[in-house]
Amino acid sequence: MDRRVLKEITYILLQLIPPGRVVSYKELAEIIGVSPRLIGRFMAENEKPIIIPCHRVVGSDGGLRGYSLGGVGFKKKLLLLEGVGFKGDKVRREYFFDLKKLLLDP
DNA sequence: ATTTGCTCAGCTC
DNA sequence: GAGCTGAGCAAAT
Repeated sequence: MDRRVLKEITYILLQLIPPGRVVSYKELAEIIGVSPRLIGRFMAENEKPIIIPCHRVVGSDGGLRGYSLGGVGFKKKLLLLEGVGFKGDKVRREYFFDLKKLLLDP
């Protein structure tokens, strides 16, 4: 599979995440069939920051891993603004969006 | 809650 | 081709 295509697919899947919800790098990785680290790459390389809701992707433990513009501080701000609930520096479990289930359920 | 070890694409030399 | 670096993860402590 072409790397550029995988990137496109990743960005399209991001559009499906509702505001106020988040997804883990791992889940995206499993859906697309790549390693979680590659998802991180795609986010870091994103061409249209903000337009692509890359701030809705967090670690599997709910911790923010990074953000190109303004670092995790700004990322957390954005998520709070969207209504995502935090427990310390981690996103609460109940705010995780089960993207895999959405794609498999009819 | 923290630390440790493993992994893997991408970049550098 | 070898070695280092991270927008990761999971297991052990």
